[in-house]
Amino acid sequence: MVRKSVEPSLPYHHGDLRAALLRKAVALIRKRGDVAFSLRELASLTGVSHTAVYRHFPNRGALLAEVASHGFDLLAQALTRAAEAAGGDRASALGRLGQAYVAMAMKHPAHFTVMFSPDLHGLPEFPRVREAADRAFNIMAETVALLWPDADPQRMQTEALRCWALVHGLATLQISGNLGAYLPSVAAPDLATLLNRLLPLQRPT
Amino acid sequence: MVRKSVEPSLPYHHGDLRAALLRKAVALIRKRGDVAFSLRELASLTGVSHTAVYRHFPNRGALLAEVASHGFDLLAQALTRAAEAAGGDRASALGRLGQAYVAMAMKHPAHFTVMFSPDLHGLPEFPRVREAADRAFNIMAETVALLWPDADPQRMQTEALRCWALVHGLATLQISGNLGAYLPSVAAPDLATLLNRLLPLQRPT
DNA sequence: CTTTCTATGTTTCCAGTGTAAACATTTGAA
DNA sequence: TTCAAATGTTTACACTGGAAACATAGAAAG
Repeated sequence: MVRKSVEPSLPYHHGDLRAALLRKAVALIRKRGDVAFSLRELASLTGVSHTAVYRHFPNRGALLAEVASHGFDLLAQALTRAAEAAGGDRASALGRLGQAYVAMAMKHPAHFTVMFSPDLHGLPEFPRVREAADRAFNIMAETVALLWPDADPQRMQTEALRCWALVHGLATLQISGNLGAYLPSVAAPDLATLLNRLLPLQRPT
Repeated sequence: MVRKSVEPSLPYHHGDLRAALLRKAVALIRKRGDVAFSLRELASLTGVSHTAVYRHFPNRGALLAEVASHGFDLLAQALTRAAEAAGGDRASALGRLGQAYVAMAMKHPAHFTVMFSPDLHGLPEFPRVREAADRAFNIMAETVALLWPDADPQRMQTEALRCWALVHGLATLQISGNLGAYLPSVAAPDLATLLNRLLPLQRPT
């Protein structure tokens, strides 16, 4: 009486390996804190032979690139939502963008880590990553430009960059653990509170 | 006629391998842009068997930790000099600190890369790194505190952190290549000029 | 000057990694 | 039903970081 056992008895073709690998990879990065997991470990955890990965990604870098691209898409979404939420309210717009940025970094630390991992960037091999990154960053610049349409372009760019750099620095320091080491003297307020103190910056007139 | 040949004929004990390894490592990181060099490659380039490295560093991480510590020392020096140069001039102090920070990142990109490499941080295995980092970061905080001795501590810390995050974000974005990708529209002013536009930030009263 | 000890460097070895190539199986279309 | 494409597996290889045992140079002690 051979029947479908209670355990799905290890499907022959796994269903959706590609997505499963990406999920597991993100989970691994999140747990480890860095990007140094092995493909074999990933494959094993996913219950699959280690070279199976190559049916879905040409190499290790491509898998990471996929995570990074997805991360930038998440960032773009978050920034877009923040900009929309701000409506035309200039006073709060930069603050909302900044909070969205840092919130994304904290909600998806694995993605964020990969997004700015030096292993990946500058490589022309994965143009999709750079494109996704450009899309995300442009949202910040465009939002600033939309909010103060009559400020001159250079001033505009300066303000957008100031916001981006501050917020990126915060997120980076937080993720690398340096922020926590610096802040315990004040009982480490959460990042959102911190941002309320740090943002808004000087705003265009 | 066996004499000292023109080529130093490969000295038996190399003189100062430890320093040579560190130098080569920094050079490699600088050339590659990331930290992904192999010990064997490093050893080979230094003209030595690969396990010779282990006479001077217990493992690969320790070598990187050494580079990182040195980098933080360089940063501390640069910040100290900047603070001294500012004298008591509050208006320019933050700007000078910020410029020193970014200048250090650009003058020693390899060190900076390792200093904030996720491979290293958070690891308690190398307390020397964290100590050197704390020393460097405290200089920024102390300078701010010295310049405005009567501002309240939280405000003080906020300002120092604002400065640090902005400047660290800039340096990080620059090194990861994202700043260059974002700025070409304005013909990429050098970082010093950029900083003059971005700093000083809001200052304590 | 000899002996000996220690620091430094080499050889050899091992488990683990990313990836290529050949082979197997499942599935969907003809 | 047949067959080709998609998806997984096995096997193999060059390379990695590191342990262990061995070799040698130079300093210290006799």
